[in-house]
Amino acid sequence: YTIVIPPPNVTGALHIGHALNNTLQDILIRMKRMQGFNTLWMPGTDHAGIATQAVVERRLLEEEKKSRHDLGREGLVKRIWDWKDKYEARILGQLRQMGCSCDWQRTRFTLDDQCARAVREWFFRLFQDGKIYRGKRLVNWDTFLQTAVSDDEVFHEATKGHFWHFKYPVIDPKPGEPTHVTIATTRPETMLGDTAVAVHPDPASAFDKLSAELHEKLVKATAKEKVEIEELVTKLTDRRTAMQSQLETLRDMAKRGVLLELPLTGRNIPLIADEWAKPELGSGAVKITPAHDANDYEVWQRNQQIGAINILNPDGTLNESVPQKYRGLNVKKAREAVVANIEAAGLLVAIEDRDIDLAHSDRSKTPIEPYLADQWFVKMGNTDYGVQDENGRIEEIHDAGLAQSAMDAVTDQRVKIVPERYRNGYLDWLGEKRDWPVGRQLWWGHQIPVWTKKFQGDEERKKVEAEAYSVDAQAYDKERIYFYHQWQNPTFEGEAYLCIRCEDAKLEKEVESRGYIREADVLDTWFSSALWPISTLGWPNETPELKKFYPTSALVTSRDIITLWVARMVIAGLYNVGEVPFHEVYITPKILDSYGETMSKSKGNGVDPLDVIDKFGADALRFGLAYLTTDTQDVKLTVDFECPHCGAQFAQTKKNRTLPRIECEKCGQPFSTQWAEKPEDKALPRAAAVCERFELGRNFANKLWNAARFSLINLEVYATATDGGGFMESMLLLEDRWLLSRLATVTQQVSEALEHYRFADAARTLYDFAWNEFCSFYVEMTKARFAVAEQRATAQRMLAHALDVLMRLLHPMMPFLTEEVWQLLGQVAPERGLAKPQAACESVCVAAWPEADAARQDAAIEAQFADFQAVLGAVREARQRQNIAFKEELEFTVRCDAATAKLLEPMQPYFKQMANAKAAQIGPTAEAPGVPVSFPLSGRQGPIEVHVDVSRFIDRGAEKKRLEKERENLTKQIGSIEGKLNNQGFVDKAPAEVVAQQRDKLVEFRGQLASIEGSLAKLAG
RNA sequence: GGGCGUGUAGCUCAGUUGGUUAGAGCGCUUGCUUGACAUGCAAGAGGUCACAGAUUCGAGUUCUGUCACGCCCACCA
Repeated sequence: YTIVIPPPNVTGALHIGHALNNTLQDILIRMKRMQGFNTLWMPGTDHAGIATQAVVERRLLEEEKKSRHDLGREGLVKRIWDWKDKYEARILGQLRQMGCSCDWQRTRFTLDDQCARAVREWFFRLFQDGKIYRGKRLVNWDTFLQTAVSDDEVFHEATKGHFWHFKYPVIDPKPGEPTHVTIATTRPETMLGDTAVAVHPDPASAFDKLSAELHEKLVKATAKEKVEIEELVTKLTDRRTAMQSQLETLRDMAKRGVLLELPLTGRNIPLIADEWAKPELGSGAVKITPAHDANDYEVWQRNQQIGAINILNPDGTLNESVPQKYRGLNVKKAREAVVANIEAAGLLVAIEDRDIDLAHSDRSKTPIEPYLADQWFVKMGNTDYGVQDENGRIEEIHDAGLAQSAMDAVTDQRVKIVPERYRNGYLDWLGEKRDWPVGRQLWWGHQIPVWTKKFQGDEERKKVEAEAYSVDAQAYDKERIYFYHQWQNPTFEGEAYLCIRCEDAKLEKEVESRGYIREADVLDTWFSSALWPISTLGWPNETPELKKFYPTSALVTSRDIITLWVARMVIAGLYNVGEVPFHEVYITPKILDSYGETMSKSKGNGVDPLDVIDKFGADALRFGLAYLTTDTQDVKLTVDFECPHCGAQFAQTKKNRTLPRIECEKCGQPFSTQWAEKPEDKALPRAAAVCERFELGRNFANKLWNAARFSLINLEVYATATDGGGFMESMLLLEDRWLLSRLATVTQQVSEALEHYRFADAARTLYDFAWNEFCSFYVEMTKARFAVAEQRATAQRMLAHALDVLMRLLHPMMPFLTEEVWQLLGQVAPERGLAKPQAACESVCVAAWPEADAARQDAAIEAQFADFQAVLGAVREARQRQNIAFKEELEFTVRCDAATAKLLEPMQPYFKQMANAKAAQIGPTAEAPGVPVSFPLSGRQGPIEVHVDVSRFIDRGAEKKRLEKERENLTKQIGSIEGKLNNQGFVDKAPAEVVAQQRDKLVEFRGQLASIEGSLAKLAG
């Protein structure tokens, strides 16, 4: 049974979200280990390329006012390694303190040699396979980090902006034709890179299509929607009347090849016809900037002749392809200048205010500039190609592609996603089969193992190719080094690429001596993460680990990386090893802060698990987390700081939660937080994190500890089979059989819940059983039994057994407490079990997982015990209602059938023990005492009436009030049942047993009502 | 625009396939130094299960619609 840890990023310390994720993994691993599986929990961390470099660079700038260029590649990478060492140690320390039972000696890092070997191998195979290519693509350019970031690393934020309308003069318009074309933009500076203006090729049919769509909608629309749609129809018609002929004129001009003057640049650009121009929007004409807009890029792809002009430098300033006066300006300045100059030229038509959804880089938080750049891609879609066999025949190979392989794995359940609803997102994302841009212009990561050389002309191309094939001294070996090139017709301007499979300094030098230059870019972090399940097991070597532990069993992770990580692991596993990397994926809930925001390292709103452990203990943290892991419900955690000086608690706020030191709101003294870095801050006492949700776990741990302590004290005089106190089935009392029955059920429920990732169910079941049944009843009852010599041995053996099973069941969730109790229990009761005692093993973490003994499950016994609990409850309620102190002994009688009386009779000591009460009479003829407080109960065999003698204490008013309330309640119930039974439909159609149940209930309630009436009459009299 | 999720006690949340009087923890009220535990024990108050309709003998649970909130994806000259 294997789990690979989702390797935490070394960007920073772990927060509660990670604590949840890792606790759940540890629970699974510990249970499986106890079940006898050969378990492996593979630990490690992720270099998190862009995120880590961003963090280190930002600190460098803040603390030393230096940029990465001041340090150079080597210097910066050294700094990042220092950072990594520090945070990796901290992360692993956090995991250890949480009790994570990883195989620590196997700890890996996505940038270590073993992972690097795997990365290079996969890259080489893809390269060889034609799935890696280089292309000019529009990328999301982060001008701060000066790298491309993927769509997934971009977030959109609404900002207030403007919508500028410019007009471009038409060159040589015919009479009657417009002299200007109006366009609109939210990014005016990009006009410097315009290469065309587009209008729709067929406005009439575009309008037709739009109105057809609207009418189709109208048919299905609700009344409310109809009004809206009709409005739209009117608008569209109006617009068509006003615009169509004008747009058609423009279209005709485009077809004729009319040019426009692009203001400020001295360039002329064509007016073209392309469907991207929407006749229903704006002026119907749209400027085309292929190098800086994704849609315009597409237009360019369809209209190659217009070309593309990249106007930006990597740092976000304007480059030499714009007129002199704009060069070197940043986007903001350039925008102001362009708008001012357009206005001066009299070409500014209007400025509108507008909310703009602006793309920002997730890492640097700066606006993204769409930017045309060379990028490496992994092809995700299908490839078809021919392979020549030895006879020279060409065989067509169809390869469905990487994305399809990963989709199939989930569709046919080789990988099960739990909860299932997350399948859709996975399949939809892969279904797009978008190529994966894998290069990052960073210094922290796996450098792309490709060497490139430019060439020009066919002659040079041939030379380069020949040269490549002679690089390897032993002759060109496609298994060590792979070559491909691409060029542009008709100039043969192109690039040759060599990929080297393994790190090989000599070979690399050889390649470089021929004028090849190594790619500076590094690979996207997810490229190495995708290999995690196999690289950690030693792939590409065929290690014993890989054979034994792959495919892994379960992956426990967060929903926001299902696509980025999970899907790509499936791809990499299938591609490289031919098998899925894991059979099940469990998606955890998300931990939100008190504002409902997800915890994240970059926001700094994460709560350090160590601060929780400090206050409540690791077991409390773990149990609390398991307790709230329901069906992937997100969970809000409200967290307070606890002042280490005065103990005052106050809320973590957006302001204070990222500070290294805080002054207490009450006593004013400073304390440190997880963010403390400077020695003077670290020297301060640190605040604990207080959270109500973990109090439950802390209290539970305390309860268990005390129950164990009580048990241990009373087991010290342990009676083993050898000292005469041997276990005999016949010695078991009702409460023993009840406990064994419950224990069997609980064992079964907990095992099943954990098997199906229902962590909260398991935790709740254990909590309720341990607290409300084991402690509140069984342990309590042993007190009376230990006083009786002939019952002691059985009670002790039972108690040791129950504690033993409970500790084993709780161990995955609470490893610390259970281990401690296990050791102590081993001292007083080295042999455990009922009929056949056996020596306990030396640690609970390798003890056998309890098996549910179905033979012990007994509903009748449980019902009988419930009768006892009900009678006890009645006595206790009488005491409370009448406000009688515990030290005052009460007397009561129980009128019930003979069988129940036989059960209750032996319970006398417990009534004394647990309610300080004594049953004067039990049985069918039991009389109510002089001044009774009466409780009609529903027993298993029939009605049970409990009459508590309160003659010494009676508070008539209170009792009357209680009885009246009870009477009202019963009357309501009876009415409701009578209603049901008078309903012929119910009697006819409901299952017979449900009807019978209602009939029984009615009889019983009527009896109880009569009893209440009697008591009320007696009270009045 | 497409998809997913959520709305149950003052708060944070459970509630399996429809079937007794809808539960827990915290908070609140009352009473307890009962010999493992005041991080505890005992008792109690507190709910029109967002709203409307439908299906059904019967709906917190199924279906449709409405409202509110959250997340993901796409688009936005």
